Amino acid sequence: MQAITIGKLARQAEIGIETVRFYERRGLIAEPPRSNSGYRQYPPEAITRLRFIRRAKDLGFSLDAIGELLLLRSNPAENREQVRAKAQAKIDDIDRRLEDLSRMRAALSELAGACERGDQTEDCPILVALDGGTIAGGSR
Amino acid sequence: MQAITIGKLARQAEIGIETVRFYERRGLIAEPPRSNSGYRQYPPEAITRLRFIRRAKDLGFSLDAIGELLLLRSNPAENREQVRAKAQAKIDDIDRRLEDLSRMRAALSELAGACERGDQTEDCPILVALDGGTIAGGSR
DNA sequence: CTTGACTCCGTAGTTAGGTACAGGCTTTAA
DNA sequence: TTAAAGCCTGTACCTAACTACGGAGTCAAG
Repeated sequence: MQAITIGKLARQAEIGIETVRFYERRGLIAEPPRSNSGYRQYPPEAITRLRFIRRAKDLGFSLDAIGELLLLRSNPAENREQVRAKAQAKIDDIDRRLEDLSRMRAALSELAGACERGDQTEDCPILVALDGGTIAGGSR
Repeated sequence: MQAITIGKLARQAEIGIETVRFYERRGLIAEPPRSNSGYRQYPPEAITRLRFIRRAKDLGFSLDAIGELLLLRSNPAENREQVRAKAQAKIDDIDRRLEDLSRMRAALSELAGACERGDQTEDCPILVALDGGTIAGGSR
């Protein structure tokens, strides 16, 4: 597995070169070894890591949150229980997102169906989809 | 059904007052009627709309994307087919997110399990979770 | 050995999405 | 009736996450 340059890495991960360097400064990816002339030499695994970052970001995770996710893996065998707890917290967070997304999907699906059938659009399902908790002020 | 003020609205929707006004400027919510003294008078439905915006935002949708979602509902009966197509596109987008999240969840779950069992953390499942397409261009 | 693509570092600028006053009315409750 | 709390507009400021130079060195093809 020979090393790749930053340009190739960026193309493979579908992000900008500047962004790669930015992530390095942010500590999201390690500083890679350098060639004699100072060029960054990435191992191919860096591609996987960057793709992960890109997609997690699209899912609404902040770079900080992504950093935490990535840290979970470097599991130093001591604080295993701590790692497990953090992973579980992330899982709970993801479950909430999954629920919200599913509700949104169902609502859109209903809407699409209504359009197809030519229904009069009565009460919009989309809004109600993510209404969440009834804090129930005084409304009725 | 009586109108509520911006402060109450913001509390119920769990966002800031300034944010409500910001969303109004952005066109995400309609300009509400005003009282004689110029106070905004919101119908209770505004709460639902704002909650939707907040949660959709947490799911990684941009305000522009959320605006489009909200527009889908005001379905002017003419371009139903267009609306249906847009809704379908959103559904496809959501399906991709659901898949990514599920993979991430599975990976975290595996990691949590490994911690519990005290496994040596071999190859990290998290990274691979969202690797996505194998562009795998060996070309050099 | 030249030329064009690639890389380096550092700093500055941009976009999205808020958040925070200032200065001045309005409502409400003691 | 007055003080606290709430609201108004407008403008300025802020953070996150990039993105775009400038000026210079490097590498690969012809």
